[in-house]
Amino acid sequence: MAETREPVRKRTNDPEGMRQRILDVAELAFQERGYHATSLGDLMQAAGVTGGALHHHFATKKALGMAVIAERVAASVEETWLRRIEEAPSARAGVAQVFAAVADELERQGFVRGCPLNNLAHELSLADDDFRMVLAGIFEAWRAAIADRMRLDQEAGTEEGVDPDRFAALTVATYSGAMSMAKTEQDAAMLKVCAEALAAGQGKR
Amino acid sequence: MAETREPVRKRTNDPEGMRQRILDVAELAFQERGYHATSLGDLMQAAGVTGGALHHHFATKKALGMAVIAERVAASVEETWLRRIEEAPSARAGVAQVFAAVADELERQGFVRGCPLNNLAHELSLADDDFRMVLAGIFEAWRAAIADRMRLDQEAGTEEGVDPDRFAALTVATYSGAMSMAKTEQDAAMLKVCAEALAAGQGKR
DNA sequence: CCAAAAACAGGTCAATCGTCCTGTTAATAA
DNA sequence: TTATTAACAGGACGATTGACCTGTTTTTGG
Repeated sequence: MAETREPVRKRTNDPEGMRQRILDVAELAFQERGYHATSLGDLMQAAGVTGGALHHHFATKKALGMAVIAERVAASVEETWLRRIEEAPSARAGVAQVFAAVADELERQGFVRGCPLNNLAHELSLADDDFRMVLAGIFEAWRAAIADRMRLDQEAGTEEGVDPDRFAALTVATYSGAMSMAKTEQDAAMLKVCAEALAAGQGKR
Repeated sequence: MAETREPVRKRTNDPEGMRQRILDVAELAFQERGYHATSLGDLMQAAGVTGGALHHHFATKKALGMAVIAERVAASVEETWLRRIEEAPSARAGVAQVFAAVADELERQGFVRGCPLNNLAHELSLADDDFRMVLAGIFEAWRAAIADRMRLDQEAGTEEGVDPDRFAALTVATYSGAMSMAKTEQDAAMLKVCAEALAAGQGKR
């Protein structure tokens, strides 16, 4: 019998899969612990990757942070907000639905991680101008999607006398602030209260 | 002529002044660079104090962080919000005035540092439960002050049909979120837009 | 099949971090 | 004055950080 001739695969190259696994753990860690509080060693251990692999895909920690923002945070806002707003029967209904859906999800999880965009925006927008500009772009796209949806409603004859941009700004601000309180208080209640107040206008019943 | 007999003061003890100087630089650094991104060495250099003095007044970095939150962040919210809301002719007028005053100040400075409370809340409330609870208490006091002022208005006969707690939550959320965008965009515009939207209700003109 | 490049392993490195320690000086109470 | 304590100086310490480097293996283009 001849000696085993199998090429004995010690490793399987999967660059895209490896990259995504790194982004997975980086996204979670940056959100839960913060960018500066997370070390590359933490990520290597959590993802089960070596320093060589990490450095191969992301030369610096900043490059990894930029990738998390551009690919994951932006996608998260798109999934949670942009898509649902587009598909909603109206801008106002879409906004109410997102607030309710997020609040429900948080209560099921029993843990409030906060808004992915705001979490990183607060920590990084003053630390680095590259971070700041990418984050600002996501905020802008978020508002634009809501304002565009409101303009559609207006073309259909409803919502007269409403400034779409103003409505969008108030919506994003209210959500961001409500989530900030929900995170600090570890309770989704503020999200619900603010959704009601926003729908009623000026806190009236 | 006898040799100089002055006690040659090499140092002047001023424990409270030293403590406040440390808090001064820590407050600024934690706001502009963040808690984790600021090293104690940074603070020692900026304040011109030695490690011994720093450690004497604040045994750990966390103790310093807690002091900044309890003494400086809380005071900042009190000064910017609680006092002005109490003195305002009405809750609604007070809210509008604070928004305008802050926006004006930011434009004069040409730089948006963000909301002191939200800045630290985002970075620290998931990192440490002690931090989180103190921060949550400040949010609560902030909302309570606005709600209390609104109740006063109602006792005077105005603002019927408004839920004070709901109004307070919406106000704090809107301000927090608007400031978050203003910080990320380094532009006070969102603060003004959101103030208008809040005053108009639901973004209507 | 073979060369070249990409993908990954595993470790080194200087720099920096927060903590804590031992002295020295200033304030205070007796 | 003297004794005691608080206030500060200045540095040591191990642990950790992000960057990077040299090999080895896998994949790919010709």
